[in-house]
Amino acid sequence: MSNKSVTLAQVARLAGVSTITASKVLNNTGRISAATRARVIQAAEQLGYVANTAARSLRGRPTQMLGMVLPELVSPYFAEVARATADAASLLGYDVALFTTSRDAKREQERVGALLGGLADGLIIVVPIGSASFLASLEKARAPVVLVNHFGANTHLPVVRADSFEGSLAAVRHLLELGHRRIGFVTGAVHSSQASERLRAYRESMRAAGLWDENLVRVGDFTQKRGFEAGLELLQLPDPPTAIFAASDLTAFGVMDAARSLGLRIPEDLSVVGFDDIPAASHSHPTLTSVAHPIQEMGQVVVELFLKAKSGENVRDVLVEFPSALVVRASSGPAPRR
Amino acid sequence: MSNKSVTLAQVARLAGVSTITASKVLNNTGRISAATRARVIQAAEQLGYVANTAARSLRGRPTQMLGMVLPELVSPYFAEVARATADAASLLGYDVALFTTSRDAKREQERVGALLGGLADGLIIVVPIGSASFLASLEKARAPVVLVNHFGANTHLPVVRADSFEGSLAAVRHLLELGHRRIGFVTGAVHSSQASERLRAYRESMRAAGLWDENLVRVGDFTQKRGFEAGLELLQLPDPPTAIFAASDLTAFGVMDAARSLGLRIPEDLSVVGFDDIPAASHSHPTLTSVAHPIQEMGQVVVELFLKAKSGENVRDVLVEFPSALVVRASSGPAPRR
DNA sequence: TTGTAAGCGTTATCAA
DNA sequence: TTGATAACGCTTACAA
Repeated sequence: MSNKSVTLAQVARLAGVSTITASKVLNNTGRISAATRARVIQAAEQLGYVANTAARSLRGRPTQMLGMVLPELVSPYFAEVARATADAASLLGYDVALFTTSRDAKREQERVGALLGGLADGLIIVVPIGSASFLASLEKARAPVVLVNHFGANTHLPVVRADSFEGSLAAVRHLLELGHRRIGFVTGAVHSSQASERLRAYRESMRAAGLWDENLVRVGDFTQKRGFEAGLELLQLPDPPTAIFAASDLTAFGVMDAARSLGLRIPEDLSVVGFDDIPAASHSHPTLTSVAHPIQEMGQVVVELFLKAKSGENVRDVLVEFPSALVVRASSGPAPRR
Repeated sequence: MSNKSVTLAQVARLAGVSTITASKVLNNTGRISAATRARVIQAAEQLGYVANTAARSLRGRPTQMLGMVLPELVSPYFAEVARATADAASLLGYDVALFTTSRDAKREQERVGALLGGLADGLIIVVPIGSASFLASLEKARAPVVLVNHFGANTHLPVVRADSFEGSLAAVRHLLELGHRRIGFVTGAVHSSQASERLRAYRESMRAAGLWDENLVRVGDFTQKRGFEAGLELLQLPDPPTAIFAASDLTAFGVMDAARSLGLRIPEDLSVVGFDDIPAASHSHPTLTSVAHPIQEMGQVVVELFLKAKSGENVRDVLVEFPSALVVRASSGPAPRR
């Protein structure tokens, strides 16, 4: 294990040619006679030659690798974002290297630095948490940087993000139209701007309808566990909600668990709406009404923006905002009669 | 965007010192006067200097990066494996770069090649699908390679894996002890060796108990969707099972959904046992009895093995096999009386 | 069709 | 305490 690696020079020597010739063969550049080509390829295979990416990169050659930095991968939402982007990149011949930061700004910065330091041709930061000045410093980075779901500090970097506000409005409207008057809400993590948008939409809708009641709001953290706890709290109120909107699907699942543990049927006794439309939302029982981000499309646009930037196109201040859309499934139904 | 990157030479020039001196300052090597040190650091910050990882790597310096190649990240099991390994690596100052292969052998090989080509100090392949000869070629790679959950072709590479057989035996035994006689099974994906082990344990247990019935086995694919379908099929048999063992937790959730859609209570009418013990297993309602792999420990051992190999220790043919253990929760209970 | 020379950005070795 | 030299593995000119 851990031997020295085979170099191009060794391959060339074995094939009886110069390094350059070997390089040309292996990269399909320049004119090479069939005989030498065959000899070089044979030598490379025999030695198990693998080009040194670091050397290539140093020489200015693209690595065909995109770096992607995201908070974590255990949330289905981020896992899906990673997959969608990797799929889109793959179609264009790029690999995506994933790094998680555990929502640690210092780690984010380190990883970004490493990636920008010659490893990747481009960088995608999902829910960046770095300071405005840090983001500003990335504007003159060696490789293009694209931000995903960035809502914080001003930046000139291109941003691809999905709305949380309109979709949340639609979710509450949906419940109102079903006749619900007591509608609970379980928030996302407090530091998240997306969570704030979802709460804001809920609050504004409820106020506009004259139904606002602070008691119906519980603080969550996007997890199923907290959803269960918050659900229990809400459902055990003297005047419990007939519908609950949760800031994430996992949270909604927790709420559904809580309802069932109290013997409530969904949607007959309680309507539940989630957010994210993760794959599990369409497989749960009952299937979950949820607000969806167009993650596939976002991934494609992210990769397209990277390509544009790479080819010199001006992407400064570009903001692509996707709508969120309510997907009505079986977990929401008419409000029960009193 | 996409400017030239700031080089060490530029930092040095601004600070009025040689590149070497600047390098020493930034790497904390050699003796440097406080004054120069301050000047260099100041210059580096002003310019937003980031060391070029490719150049460093080329010079023989470790990149402090481990490459990890895995089939996908959407399954909670793999997401957890990635997290556990990244956590363990992080403690030792390594970053983990994640690459997904979509179970495509060619992509696996490409990514492995790129990683080994100077980008990573080590390589971790989860559920490798490459041929025996491909794996053999990795034995003399530049950087240490560790295999995770490899059950296929013989190899001399170090392997860390978790048992599926004993844990599955325990799961079936648990159900038998609860008085169940009709115990259904939903398999994992057909190509998976882990899935085969789980099925084998089920079959052997049931045969030994004289309870084997081919009709009680349904083919699954580790997903919740297929679990739901298979669950419906089993529960609508003329003589339906009173317990179902599923080859994954997601599948088990699907089975639970199916049971509920038929008005069955869990565990009163149907006991359900899963496999993987993903985080959701302890948050579902009812909580899910499941067979657990010690993923955290596995991640630690993987990183330790890498370190050993890197430091020249012989890890040829090392095989660390972890036991699987049944975690009894609320989804399994006594068999209902006829 | 093939090879020579040069350099990408960094750091280890040695000398000043 | 500081700096000159060389080298890592590769590829883009250019020349033979």
